[in-house]
Amino acid sequence: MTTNSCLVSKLSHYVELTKAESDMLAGLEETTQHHRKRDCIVDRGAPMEDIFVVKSGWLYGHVSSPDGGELVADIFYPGDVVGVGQLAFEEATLTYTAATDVALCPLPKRSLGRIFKEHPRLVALFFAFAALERAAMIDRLRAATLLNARDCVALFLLQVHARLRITRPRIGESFELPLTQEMIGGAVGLSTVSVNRAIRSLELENRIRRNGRILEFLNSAELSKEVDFVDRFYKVDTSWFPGLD
Amino acid sequence: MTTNSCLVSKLSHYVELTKAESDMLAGLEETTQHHRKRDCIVDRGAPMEDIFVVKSGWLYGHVSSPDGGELVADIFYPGDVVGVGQLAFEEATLTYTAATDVALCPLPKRSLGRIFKEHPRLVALFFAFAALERAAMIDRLRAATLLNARDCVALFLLQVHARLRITRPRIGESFELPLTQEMIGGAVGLSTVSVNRAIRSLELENRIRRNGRILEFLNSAELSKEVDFVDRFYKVDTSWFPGLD
DNA sequence: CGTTAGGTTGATCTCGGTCAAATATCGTGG
DNA sequence: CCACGATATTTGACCGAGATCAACCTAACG
Repeated sequence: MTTNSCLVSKLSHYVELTKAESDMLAGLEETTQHHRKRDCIVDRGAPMEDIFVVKSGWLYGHVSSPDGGELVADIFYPGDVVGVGQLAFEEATLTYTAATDVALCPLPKRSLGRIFKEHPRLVALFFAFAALERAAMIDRLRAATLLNARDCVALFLLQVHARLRITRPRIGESFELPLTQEMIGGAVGLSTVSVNRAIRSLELENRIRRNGRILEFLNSAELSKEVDFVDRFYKVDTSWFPGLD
Repeated sequence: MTTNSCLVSKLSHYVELTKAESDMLAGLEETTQHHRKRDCIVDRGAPMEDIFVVKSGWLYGHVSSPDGGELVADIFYPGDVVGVGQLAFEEATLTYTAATDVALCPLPKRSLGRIFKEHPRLVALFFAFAALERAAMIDRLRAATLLNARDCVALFLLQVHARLRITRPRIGESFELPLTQEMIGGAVGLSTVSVNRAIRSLELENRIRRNGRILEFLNSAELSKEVDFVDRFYKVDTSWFPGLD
């Protein structure tokens, strides 16, 4: 079965979906809203009644401290579901902003109850995603506290690449990175200056090559070893999932 | 209904449990295993076939880098479920160690499938917990990258206090903190020396008082404001949860 | 083409890391 | 119950990675 839904292709990477499941998922992407690069999609503190399936483009969730600093808490790629991390809250704890032009399919929180009852296996899969993201976040925390600037940025780039590979298995060693060095700094906890120096030094050491926004790893295996990168996203343990009735 | 299960009292803080739900939960705590302080409970890389309900005591999950640094990824308190963050993995990504003597109730991963099918409302609640923990982790990331040592440690202490309050609503302003300054450092990304200086300076500024392992906040409202602390754990949005049949 | 967001590089300074040594507390066996 | 060794806390001195400030360069886009 062919599909043009990034969500379906992401999930299919991990489990073989039943017809009922894919029909339900397809239904989630009925309406689409578009946002231009730099648009704010949800403001921190605003009631968050929907979650969103990302159809195309990148967006990110962030908080800015009163004293100028900005933290990029997460980055979303096509096929991701934005707002799962907000389910426990009535009001958004993060501001969501488009990093590129994006197309999103909104989906009311209220409609999730039915999914929880009728599609326990998909819920288990989303549960597993939460665990994956948690592990990736621990890796980031490790990077921020234990690694030097160069390794920290290198790890970040490897993580982005790994995320993209889920929905684009044939991505190879290069990809377009539409993030400014300021956003990267916000994500890893470094100033733009340090991010820039880290990137330049990765270039000098022939670990990466850049061409406009295209970034290419020249020796990702070696780099991964240097910074203890583990791809958390490639596989999930589905052995405990509920069966299909 | 009275219970001596920390898990049941934690969950009851958020939703009113049905008889079927509490019976099921009580069943999870049938067998208990005990570990002494400092014992390793699960080793990183070991197959993780169970998750654990914490009956009493504290434990923590951590990774140590080859270069000596140690990251404390999470801390578990009575009523918590250890290993939910490992569900996506066949092998543990963290080492779990007892911070005090602990009593744990193991529960095979394989038995979760049934719960996902039969208790969607509890699954939704655990989903919401995952979101809460995620938010708390973002706060930690913010602390590690944007705050100075004093504020970072202060935020950590406030977070621990907030977690304990869930199962002990009448905890007041003081609590026992059985963590060494080294563990605190591992959790917030500081050296023991800096943790110590931060704690001492909070003491000098009359923000906290210590007596052995007992820690007391002298002005938690003011301190919370200083470090932008938000208690993520007190309330969850249950509006979207599936109904009871 | 001109405006502006973003990238690059140098100089300086600061916070927290590291090393080291003293003190206090815990826990265990005699 | 005490004494001793192991663990944990506290404090000082020094040092370095990365923040900050500032200037300049480049490229995208109307």
